[in-house]
Amino acid sequence: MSSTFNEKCYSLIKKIQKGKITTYKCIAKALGTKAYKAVGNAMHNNPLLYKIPCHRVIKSNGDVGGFVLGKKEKIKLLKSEGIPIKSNKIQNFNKFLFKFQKTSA
DNA sequence: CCCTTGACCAAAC
DNA sequence: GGTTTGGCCAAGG
Repeated sequence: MSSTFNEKCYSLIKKIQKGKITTYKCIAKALGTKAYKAVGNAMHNNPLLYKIPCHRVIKSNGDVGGFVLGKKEKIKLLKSEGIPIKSNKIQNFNKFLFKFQKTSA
């Protein structure tokens, strides 16, 4: 069970479809909190880098954010999925934002 | 249990 | 439009 806040973040991120992205803020909001920074921390603690598409998580201002393997690698992955990026910034990222399913209306 | 850290955010300059 | 400041929350030492 989600013992820690991090587990919740991973569960949500794992639901992100290919070609879609989200922001740290969106995740925090989906969890009903404002721990944007805590979400980022969870990513850094991400024990399943190859199972959790954390590279699909970006900042709210459109910046690619950070990545354990480096921003370059993150950008490459996103571009590989069809996300247009320029100068480390997502182009029209708002258009690719993934909507999380709410357990209840 | 107190203090520091962090893949952040929004506003101010 | 890029840089700096303060604020927010959770996890780790």
